[in-house]
Amino acid sequence: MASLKDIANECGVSVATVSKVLNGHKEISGTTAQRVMATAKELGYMPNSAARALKTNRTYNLGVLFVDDTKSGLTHEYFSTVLDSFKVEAEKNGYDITFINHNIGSRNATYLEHCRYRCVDGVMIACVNFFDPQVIELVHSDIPVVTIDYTFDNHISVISDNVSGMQDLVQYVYSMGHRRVAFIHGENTSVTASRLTSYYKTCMELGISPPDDYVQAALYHDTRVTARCTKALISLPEPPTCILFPDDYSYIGGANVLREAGLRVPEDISVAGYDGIHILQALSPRLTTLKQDTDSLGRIAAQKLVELIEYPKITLPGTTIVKGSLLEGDTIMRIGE
Amino acid sequence: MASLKDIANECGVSVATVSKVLNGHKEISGTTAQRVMATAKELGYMPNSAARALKTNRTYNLGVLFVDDTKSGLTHEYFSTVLDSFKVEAEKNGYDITFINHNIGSRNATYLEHCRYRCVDGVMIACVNFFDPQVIELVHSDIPVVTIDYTFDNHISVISDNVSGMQDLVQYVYSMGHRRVAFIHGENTSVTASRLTSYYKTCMELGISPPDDYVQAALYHDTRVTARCTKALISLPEPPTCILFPDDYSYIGGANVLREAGLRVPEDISVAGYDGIHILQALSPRLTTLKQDTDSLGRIAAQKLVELIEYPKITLPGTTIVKGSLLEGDTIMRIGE
DNA sequence: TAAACTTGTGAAAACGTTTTAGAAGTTTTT
DNA sequence: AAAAACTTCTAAAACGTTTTCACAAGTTTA
Repeated sequence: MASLKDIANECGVSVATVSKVLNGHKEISGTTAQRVMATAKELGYMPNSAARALKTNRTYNLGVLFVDDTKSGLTHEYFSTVLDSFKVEAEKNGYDITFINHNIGSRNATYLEHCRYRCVDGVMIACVNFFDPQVIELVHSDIPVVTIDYTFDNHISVISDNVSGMQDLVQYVYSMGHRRVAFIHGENTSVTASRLTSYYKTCMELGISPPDDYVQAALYHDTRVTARCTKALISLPEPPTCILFPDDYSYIGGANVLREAGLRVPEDISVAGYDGIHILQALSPRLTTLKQDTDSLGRIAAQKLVELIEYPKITLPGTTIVKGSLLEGDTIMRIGE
Repeated sequence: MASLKDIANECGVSVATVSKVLNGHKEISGTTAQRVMATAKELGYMPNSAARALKTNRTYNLGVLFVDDTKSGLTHEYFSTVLDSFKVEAEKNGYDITFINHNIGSRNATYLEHCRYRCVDGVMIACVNFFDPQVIELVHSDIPVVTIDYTFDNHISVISDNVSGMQDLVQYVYSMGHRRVAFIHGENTSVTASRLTSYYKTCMELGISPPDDYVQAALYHDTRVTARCTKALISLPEPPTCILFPDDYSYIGGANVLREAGLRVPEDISVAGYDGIHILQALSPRLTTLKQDTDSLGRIAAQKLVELIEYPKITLPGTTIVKGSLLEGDTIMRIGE
């Protein structure tokens, strides 16, 4: 690989001159600059990112921290689409991305250590256990961090608007005439808390008060538990006319139960999901759901992180809330008087 | 960040000594080694990968090249699961992964240039257009490369066994009594070629010869075109009793058509997919499909790449063929005399 | 007792950059 | 004509490692 020195020799100038030309410093004469650029091209010069990083302490590498035990977020459509748009935006800004884990060579390392080892300029954190001490340590280090779907005080985060999302969903099913609206929710996270609170609040505002057994605790992305909850709901003396599922995927578990029970969707029972994943919009009847704007989530996270890295002094901590949008499918039946 | 020099000063030894201790060279006395290790830990020493890379020309970074226009392979379940297992295995071996694209800073670069810039030790290539000149350039460079689902002569590749996969599928539906087996295939790639050839060959061996209009050209992952093909098939004077779809996802397009036509699966018509993606195993009726072993594909690709990097002299080019497995779901009806 | 190893250590060079301070030459100002 | 200011360039240091070679001291062999 051709280096600055090779170009310098070839052109009969110093390494410093070549460096300056290639970095666009204005103090080198036009003729020299021309000559240097030409030889650089001729020699197929590529800067060496390691050398540059060593000198400047900037790698133009962003760390991405996803869960890394068992199955990673990669296999989860919501997160993989967020990651995808994060990647696109990061690359547009000249940054590459590297996954953070806890291996350095054969040795075990904390996330923070791994970030330091790789000298990442910043880290995006999503889809992890935000109470993990290693995550907390990383967040409170001097490395620029942006989190998705969780906010650390005095830091930058991007979160999907679960409050308005749930509100839209409940208001919509209400407007379709539903008064007995059940909610199967996911595991105990801040996301779930937002949705659950919003569900209760919106119901109250609309003057309906769901009985306790209309609210069932399940897990995200788990068809089995959701199936069980669905069964419980339809066996109630006064079953709901509409069920809101933890997410689109787990709805599949419920759908099977409904079919087995001889209940048609939406004629006999209405349902809605959450996420807006692709395949359920292809499947008929098209699932009514709240599509999270994964595209914006990833893109904004990347923008914020780059901003924080490049203008640390003038970047304020804060949370960007990204609204989702209601996808009106065919699974909510209009009912009522 | 503490450096070797800090440790050296603290211990009153030279930088060289510290380096040797930390790299486990045997020539340093036990007592010194102990002391150095203790101070290293105390100071929270982390090696600097950039400095190390600069000196050794090894980054312990693997490039991953996925399609990077519009939507990346990240959002495609088959590839994202392959990537996931690749990542896990790479990390187990002490390598991190970095996505290859064609940006270097704000400048446009070829894939090869990007790899050189980042000094990756090797590259895994999957889910790209293998006829892209930039991909070919990269493959034929001096950078170690492993490809997935495509073989370059005299290089290392890992491919899913589409021949035996298709054979298993056809033999299975035959054994269930089907003689009129249609095949909707994906776009023109080497994967499709294998499956198509295997379909014809297996049919012939079983003594059935599908008429031309039983073979329909569609696209992978596209429900619309698949829907059209499905419609065509069921409108034939003598429609098939079983349809093999390009992949599980595109089957959804067909499923909708079948339902609208009043055909029940599997009572009125049998179907099978390809891939074994998660959600279709949750949905009832469970789709009969050929599950590709994405776990092995990614893992073996990582192993081979690491081997090629670490033992270039004794690593032979060649192709590893990874068999899939038939997932017997509920969408193939037993028929016949 | 000298010669030949061993063992533990360090000095120094090298990897490819960026950057600072300043030299040399040229132009402008006084 | 001298001083000041600008332009163009370079030498050298630095970033944090790894590695080669040499040296000293101790140990064995002849």
